[in-house]
Amino acid sequence: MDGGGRRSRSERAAGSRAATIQDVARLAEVSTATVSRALATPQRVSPEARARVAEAIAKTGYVPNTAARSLRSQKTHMVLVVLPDLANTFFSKILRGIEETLFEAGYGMIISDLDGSPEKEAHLSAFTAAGRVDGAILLNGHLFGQNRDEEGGSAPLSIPLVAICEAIPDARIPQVEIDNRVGAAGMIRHLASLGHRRIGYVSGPRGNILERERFQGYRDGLAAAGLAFDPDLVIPGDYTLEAGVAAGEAVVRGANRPTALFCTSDVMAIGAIRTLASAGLRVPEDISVVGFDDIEFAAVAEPPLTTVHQPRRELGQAGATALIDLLQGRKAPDRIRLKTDLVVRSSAAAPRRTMLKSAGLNA
Amino acid sequence: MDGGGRRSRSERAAGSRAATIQDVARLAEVSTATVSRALATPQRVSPEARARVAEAIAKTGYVPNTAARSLRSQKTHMVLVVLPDLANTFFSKILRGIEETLFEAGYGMIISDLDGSPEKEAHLSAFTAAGRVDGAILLNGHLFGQNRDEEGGSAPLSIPLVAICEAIPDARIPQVEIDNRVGAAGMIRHLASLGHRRIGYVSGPRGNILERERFQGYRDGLAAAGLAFDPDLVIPGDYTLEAGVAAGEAVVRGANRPTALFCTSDVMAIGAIRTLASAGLRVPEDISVVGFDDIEFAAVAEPPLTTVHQPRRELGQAGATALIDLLQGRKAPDRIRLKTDLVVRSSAAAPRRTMLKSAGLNA
DNA sequence: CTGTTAGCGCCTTCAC
DNA sequence: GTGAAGGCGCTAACAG
Repeated sequence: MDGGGRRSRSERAAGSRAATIQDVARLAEVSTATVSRALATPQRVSPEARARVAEAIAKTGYVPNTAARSLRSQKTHMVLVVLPDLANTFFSKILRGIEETLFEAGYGMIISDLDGSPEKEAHLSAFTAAGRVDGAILLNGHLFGQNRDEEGGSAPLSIPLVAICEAIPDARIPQVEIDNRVGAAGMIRHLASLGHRRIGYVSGPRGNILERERFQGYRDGLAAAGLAFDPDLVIPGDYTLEAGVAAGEAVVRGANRPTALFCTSDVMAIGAIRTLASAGLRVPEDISVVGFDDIEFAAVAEPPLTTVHQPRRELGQAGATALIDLLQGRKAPDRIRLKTDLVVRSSAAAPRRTMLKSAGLNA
Repeated sequence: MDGGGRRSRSERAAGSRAATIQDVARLAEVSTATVSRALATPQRVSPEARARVAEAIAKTGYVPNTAARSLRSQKTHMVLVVLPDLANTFFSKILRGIEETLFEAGYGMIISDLDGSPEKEAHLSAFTAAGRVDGAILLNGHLFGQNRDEEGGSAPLSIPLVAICEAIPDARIPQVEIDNRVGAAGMIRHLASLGHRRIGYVSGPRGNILERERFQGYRDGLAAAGLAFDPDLVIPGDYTLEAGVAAGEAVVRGANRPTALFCTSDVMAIGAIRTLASAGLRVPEDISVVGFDDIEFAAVAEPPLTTVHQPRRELGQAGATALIDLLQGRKAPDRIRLKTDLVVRSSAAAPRRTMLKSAGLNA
């Protein structure tokens, strides 16, 4: 043991094995406790010792081992991000906002794509229970792992959680979302100010919380513009391209055509525009079509889409910040509502005289 | 110590503290080693013991602690994924492929968005050195952390690595990429078979490896179709929308207009189409425009884009599989080249007579 | 087949 | 201000 002492001191620094706190301690000729303190609370270590430790660390390339540290401190400095579909481009920017905020605070991000698989969801509970993460950010609109209710009523997975995007109504955790209602209302007012009086609404999935809020906003906007709500102007949708195509067909076929169509997602707007175009209706000359979300492609669609911008990156940042607050023992706000922005591009314009007239006659 | 034995047995199962292997062992009346074995190598444990352990685990809700396990086994079952821009939708599907493959093999995925920050890159070296991950998948086109070269020449971060997408020429690690050259050549042959004889090429950034391969493919395709290479038909680009817009302008202004334009990215194709359209040139009636990548939006662009499909999900899967092979001591192939697919939609059509004629006259 | 023993690398009392 | 010692939870030797 003592015979190997001299050898190991130099070998370990240069060897392939990662340097440990022991290597540093030996090199600096202090105890491991001092090395540890030099790192965590430098002010409690004498300047000379501190310098020697610093030198030894530089020489060995020492980096504290995370597993050992976690085991001791019961903290992982890791955050789990749960989302329904990693391939959905809508989430990418949010993820980026989360990642950069987490990174700055010294946390790493573990991503899990739920992919609609309950098996995977079950696995996640185990994952968090195994102490792999300190907290989680949920983008999937519901909690997970609250189905473990064996005897003794073991605690229902009590790491800090934050929800982003889709609010989770009954959950008592911080939630970050956009103000869907105000955003939708703003768009309707914009359309009304352009002169539109018959504004169609293509909905999201029935019962969806986003849909409910946006629909409220639609009605708010109508009311604010002094326009009556007409149920015939509501076309059911579900945020998909296909729903947009179908909505376009409904408009083409329908009597009493609206002069503007508010699609509650950009992809529906794009689908609708394509259908309308193939039926010979030009956008926005013959009919205005607007969307919601401001996805990447909205700007380069043909025509460029007038839409409601969601601050996705900020959504991610706000969610991560809230979680970090929780993780570090601070209080996080219950609910953060981010403002949307109306983005005026060229898919909406003032209705033409004839359109107004015919609408007026028909109505 | 012994006095607390009885109490703790029941308390721990229901208490707020997570159950440990000790709790399970006590409950099952076996040693912790047996519990450990029952989990890792069930066949080496007697059926009765196994059953008792299983019961105890169910009762306590025991999940092995990851930090302790890592510390002991020197494995984290975590993989780091490094990418240049998380917000770029091109990567989302690749990530998904990676994630699902990793998940099935019992690995977690930690994502780091490099974001062009060298500071962050440096941090990543520390990250891997800290033993937080067993391996890494690089999507950013170069290695990182090989700048640590202090005295003694400490080993240059030797966890298993795999590169996806952009090959890293000098690195001796498994690489997964698509066959850019063959893909580009196939597109040119398609255009030629439609009757095009003047095919423009909008390039990627000078020096980029993808660009070099696609350009080779362009020339291969030309040669295969018996068409001469004309440097005047090459327009510099960099894969961005703006470059596409500029390319469109160049085409509009230029004499000797090509009848088809091969843009080496879909977003450039979309930018070009928009410019062409505002100049009154219809696609594909007046000029064909095709892309490369088959991004989400290619299918719903106006007109729907004929392009070269990259199997992004498979790219991710193949990369993850290669890394897992490495991690588990198997050999991984040095280089995997995935095939692309020609996706024929409607942005390319046969050139009109007049176009051919004028081209012929001008040439 | 099973239990005992000894750490993995770190942090944190507790003494000095 | 510093060192010695114990233990976080687990697994891998080694005995039986």
